[in-house]
Amino acid sequence: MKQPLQELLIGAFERLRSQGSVPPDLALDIHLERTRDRQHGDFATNVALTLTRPLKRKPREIADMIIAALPDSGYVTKVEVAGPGFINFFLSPAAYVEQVKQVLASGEAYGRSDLGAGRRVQVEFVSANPTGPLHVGHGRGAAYGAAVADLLAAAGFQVHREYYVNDAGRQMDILATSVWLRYLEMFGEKIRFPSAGYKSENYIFDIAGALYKERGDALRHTAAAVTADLPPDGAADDSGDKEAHIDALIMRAKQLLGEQPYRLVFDRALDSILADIRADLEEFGVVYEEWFSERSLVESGAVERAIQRLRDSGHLYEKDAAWWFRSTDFGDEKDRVVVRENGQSTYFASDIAYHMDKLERGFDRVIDVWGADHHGYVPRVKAALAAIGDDPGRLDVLLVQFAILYRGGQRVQMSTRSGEFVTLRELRNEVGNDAARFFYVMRKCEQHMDFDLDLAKSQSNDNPVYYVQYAHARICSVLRQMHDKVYTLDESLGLEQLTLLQEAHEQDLMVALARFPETIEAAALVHEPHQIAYYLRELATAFHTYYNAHQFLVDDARLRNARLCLIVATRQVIQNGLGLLGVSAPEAM
RNA sequence: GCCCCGGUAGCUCAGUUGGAUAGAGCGUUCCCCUCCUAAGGGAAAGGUCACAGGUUCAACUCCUGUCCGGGGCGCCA
Repeated sequence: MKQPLQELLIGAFERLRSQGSVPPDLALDIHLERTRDRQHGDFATNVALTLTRPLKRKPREIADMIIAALPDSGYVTKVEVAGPGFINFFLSPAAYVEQVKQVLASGEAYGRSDLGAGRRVQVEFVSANPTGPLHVGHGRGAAYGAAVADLLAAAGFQVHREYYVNDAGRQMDILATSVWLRYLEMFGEKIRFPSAGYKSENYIFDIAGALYKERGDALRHTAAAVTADLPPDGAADDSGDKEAHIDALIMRAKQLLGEQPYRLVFDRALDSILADIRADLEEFGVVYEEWFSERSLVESGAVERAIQRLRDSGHLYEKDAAWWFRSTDFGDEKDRVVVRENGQSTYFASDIAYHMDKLERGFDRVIDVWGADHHGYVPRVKAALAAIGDDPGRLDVLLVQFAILYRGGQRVQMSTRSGEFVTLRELRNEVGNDAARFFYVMRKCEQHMDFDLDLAKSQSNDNPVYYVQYAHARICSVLRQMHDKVYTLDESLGLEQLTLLQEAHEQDLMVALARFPETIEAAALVHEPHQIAYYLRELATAFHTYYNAHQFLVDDARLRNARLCLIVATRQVIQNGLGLLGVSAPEAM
């Protein structure tokens, strides 16, 4: 709807240039916006205001000149100058009628565009370490990332959703070792559990139990062999180093088991947890094109190649037996280690390799959705890309703030350390997938979020999810009533008679429908799914107001079918909008 | 100490990237079902946009400084 108006303005300026009323080299930045107030028409532009200085004329004079030069259009009934020099456009009823027809003709595709022109975008999100179930913080990243990806797809981008699996590294060794120790306990081996291990997590016992069932005593070793000559743990009673202790324990596990059996324990733990995460996300309506393994980067030599590229380009130096990346040359606060004293590459090295790989795969844009606690990590990743000659501007890192749960007006305590965090699955079971998905994206991602569990659960008009879904259900209900009254929907008759819909409520609803495609484009480009949530609430309000003010199933067949066409179009848009957020559109509530 | 995010109605938050009289939901007060689901609608009250400067035709929006809240600053991942 915006596009034709934009073209009219461009046409006007072409005419003004040829007339010599405007210098030929005049730079134009035409901002066309929806008006806040219908008194100001449908769209407004401030070009005249922005041209006061270059043209050295009064804004209202400039506005008059532009209006006089506008080509004719069937979409516009009136154009006027207002306020300090705004140009207001009033669209013709035909323009909105056209939009309703468009909704019904396009169906599920209404709102989609080819703005992205098929450019390839990769969206990496969640990527939680596979060391335990997802918690509510990951849930927000999942809902947000999925919505951003779907929005981009709707805006015509070719989207590749990816989960980066941190299946290499020390944290996973700690996990595997923890499982093995629990497994040994099942044979009655008495081993004091390391304080840095996964001590109180129930799923560790479950995985150990599965291992016991599948492998019997094939992986058994005696407590004495496991604990012999270990450096002391760091618990309160012995002043050892808990990190050194667990590292030694990991070494011991690898030694006693041998490479293959150790790998077996490791993979059993990894597969089990990853399967759980995958199922959790699928139930949440979040699916990926690819699960990308960090280990595959290590094993394929990609990490080594990445380090070599940095070394070749002179950005690495050796200090204290470790290899450092001079990221300060690219704006980072301090230099970062890529190869540790012990010869192991760091997580950061893997991440450099991963991001190199992403760009090599030819994505036009790469989006990472991270928890806000990783913000300090952004400069070093961008630094690495710059160092190897890639364009860090192709990478967008979207930081998602934490969600704080409230129940009964009280903050729900969450502590990862004590293991009493709330899992995503628990949240989904408590409030349902729809409420969880909707609430998670109701806020801008950089906003701290207060997640009110009671509100999310309440089946009342306080709850925005139900409010929107109810509008959809109500329309379905009207159609059921229609059948009961032995009417049928005559769509072609209704579409012919759309001009009968002159009531203010009907006009408002048509405006709301027309705004949907614009809203998707805007939300997609700035990665803000909350705009869709707000839009849907406004659309639902426009419908509920209309519903209360007018009867749809009236005797007059022409008016009845016109109104039914309008609300069927509304139902379609609600369905499309909720779909973008991963929320269902129920036919009855 | 340095860095990131936030501060808008009693509460939770929007504010179309600098535009017209700062908006919505909840809460409060009042009103509307002989009528397609009242899980709805209408009306009222409610504001020094944290504070102070600056930039310009125009600042909640951009710049600088201050105050308050949250988070981050590992050879962890």
